[in-house]
Amino acid sequence: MSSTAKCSPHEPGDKQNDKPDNAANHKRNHEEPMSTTPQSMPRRATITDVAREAGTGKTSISRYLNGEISVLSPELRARIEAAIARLDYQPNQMARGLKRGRNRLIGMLLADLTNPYSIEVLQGVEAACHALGLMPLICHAANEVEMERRYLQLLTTYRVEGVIVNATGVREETLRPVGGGGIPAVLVDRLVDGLVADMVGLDNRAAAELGTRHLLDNGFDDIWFVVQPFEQVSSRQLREAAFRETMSARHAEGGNSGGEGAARGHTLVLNLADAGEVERGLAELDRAIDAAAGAAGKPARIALFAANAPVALRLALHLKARYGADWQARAALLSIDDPDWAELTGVTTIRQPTYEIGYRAVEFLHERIEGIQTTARDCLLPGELIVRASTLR
Amino acid sequence: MSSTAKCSPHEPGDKQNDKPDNAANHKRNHEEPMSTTPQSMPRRATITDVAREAGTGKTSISRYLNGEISVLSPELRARIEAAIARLDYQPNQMARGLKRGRNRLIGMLLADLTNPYSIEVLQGVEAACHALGLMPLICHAANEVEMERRYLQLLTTYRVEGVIVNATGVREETLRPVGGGGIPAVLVDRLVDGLVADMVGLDNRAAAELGTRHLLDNGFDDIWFVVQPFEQVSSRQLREAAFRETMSARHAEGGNSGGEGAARGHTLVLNLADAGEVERGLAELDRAIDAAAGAAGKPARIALFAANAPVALRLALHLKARYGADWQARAALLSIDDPDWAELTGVTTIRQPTYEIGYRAVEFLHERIEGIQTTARDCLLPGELIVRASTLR
DNA sequence: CTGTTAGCGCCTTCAG
DNA sequence: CTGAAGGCGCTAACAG
Repeated sequence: MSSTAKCSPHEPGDKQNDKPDNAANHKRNHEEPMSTTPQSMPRRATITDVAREAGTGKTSISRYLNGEISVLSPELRARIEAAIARLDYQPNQMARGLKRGRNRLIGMLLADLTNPYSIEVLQGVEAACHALGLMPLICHAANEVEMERRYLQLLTTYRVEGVIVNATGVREETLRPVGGGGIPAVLVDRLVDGLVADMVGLDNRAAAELGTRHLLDNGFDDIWFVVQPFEQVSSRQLREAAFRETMSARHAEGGNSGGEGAARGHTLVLNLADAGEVERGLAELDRAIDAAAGAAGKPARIALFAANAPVALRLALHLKARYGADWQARAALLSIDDPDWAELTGVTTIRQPTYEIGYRAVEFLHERIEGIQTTARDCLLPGELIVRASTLR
Repeated sequence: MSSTAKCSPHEPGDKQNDKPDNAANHKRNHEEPMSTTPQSMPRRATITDVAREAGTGKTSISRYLNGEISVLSPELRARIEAAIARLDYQPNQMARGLKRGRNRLIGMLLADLTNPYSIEVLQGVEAACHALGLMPLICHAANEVEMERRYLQLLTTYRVEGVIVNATGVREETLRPVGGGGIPAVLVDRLVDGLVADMVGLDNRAAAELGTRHLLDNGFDDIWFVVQPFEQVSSRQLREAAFRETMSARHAEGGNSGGEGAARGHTLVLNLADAGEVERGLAELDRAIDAAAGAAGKPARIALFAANAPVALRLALHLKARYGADWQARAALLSIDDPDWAELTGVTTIRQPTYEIGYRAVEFLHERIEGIQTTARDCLLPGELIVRASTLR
């Protein structure tokens, strides 16, 4: 019944010509049409207006605005304050920016807003910007290289003083205008091949090792590391490599702690962007799980190590669909990233210090903007293992 | 093991006071300036540079930039294009903005980035901006009125052409500079008391009614509507009111469809920001659940209707902690908003057309910016009921 | 202490 | 078709 739009929903792509009329049938009745046009909006006061109002020159106003208050006679200062208040004056950042060559804007380029990781980092960025008097321009590349390029372009067009980049994962050329030769930049989570710049992110090697050892220590001897295509993304590479190395290290140490024989490690690549591939990958996993189950009446010894939250979610959804509510009895799940639902479903995770990462990134960038001159720095923050029922037996 | 930071993590709260002075000192003490900006970053080309390079005047360049190409001789045009390419010239948005009085910037004020709703809306906003040649400045008020005020201030300082506001839910005065008399604004999800402005959001009444009827139709006769404090937030108000009305309407129609007697409806307010209150509220819920269970060996007849995802999550976490993995046998959960984990846990939801909401909001704003003159418009989009195991019996 | 004078990079009449 | 001149709002030398 009542599930029709009270105003025609937007159809991406279709130009609707019905704007005026649908507005009519909603009544929050305001008699006078609200006017937003030039004439009704009384042009904000400028520094000149204030100067006139205060009976002084623009310079003094400017001085006042820039905190050189000690240089102004108390009397003048009072007049200025009064004038500013009276006119509700607010300096125009664009104009100041134009003049001094710095507008306090920085760009934040996100590969994927859909990933909770991005959001959390964003909060750190946001907080740090606030503390440092910077203003972040957020751009969402939606995992498309072309978008990334365009946004970067746009950002330089706005003359941002620096950029924080969580790259979609591609060759350096896309980021040409940035880093070394161009405007200051700091990378988040992942490196970009030929690009020298500061970077801050998770200590991937340590995290992957931590997770793998946890699984091993809890007696899982068949571990699948599931990860999105990682050729282009350094963080994924590192995680995968550390996983394999830890597996073989343990092997060398003499099998798992249970002493029942060597643990096997597999890497499964899941391209979430391609339904077909995902299908195939999951099928492979299913075979492994079924085989493990068929072996004995004992509890599952197979574990899935998801390289990040999106992968973990995909896995969980699949397992749930295939094995029902009790899917965790069939396979243990461990994930890097600690999404909402982990606590709810009892999935073990390695939480990234996302807020810190964002905050640090801005601090680094700020230093660069201020002109600090150092070789590119890396900041690797540790992950925190949060053990939940999923990986305990 | 190796879980120490490879670089000192940021301590939130420690103010470093060494920014201004050490920068200055260094410059004075060493002959070679360590500043990055001057020589290493070769100052972007300006329109004047291009003009010189092309052997023409700035005017022609400007014309070219503004698409008045038909007015230029092919020959000149070619020279200009060459010069632009050679210098890698990109027009300075700030400067153009200063001149023409519009900088294509709009503000997006979010009450709570933590809420998946905000993120999804953001994506719609982002897409629409892209399509309309606007650039969104994202601000996160973190549910604090003061933040909201400061950001709004900041935004006007950057002379944004309009604002999209998902208010923390307060009196109009905070938003004084916006709407009617000030810069164009459109509200998202919720109204702000004395403020006349366009608004786009969910059709709350219809959604709440839809959910309530679904519960009723599935035989639940003890329904708890759980919502955050709603005095200040219009959307919550509407949902709660619609819930109650639907309950009494059904009552009047002659009890629930099961015919076993009148269904009872309760409203529980859960202030997520206050652990103590949450504790108390949940305890009340527990009593109700236990009572319902004690009544008979039959399946639970009690249902929880969460007014939004954060509430639903809180409820689910609590129930899981209290009743274990099988918590859904004790109480059905239905939520407005459709978060990730709903599918995973089989919780029924009412999905908001978040992307649309964001997209529409920008379209409205754009129209205002272009000077459209109408009374404040409301755009109510329908929610979609997604039935999952949780509410089926 | 305070005001005057130049522009920052760009657009926009207004004359060639 | 093309260029010169003035100014958007603000800051930064220079004088007083």
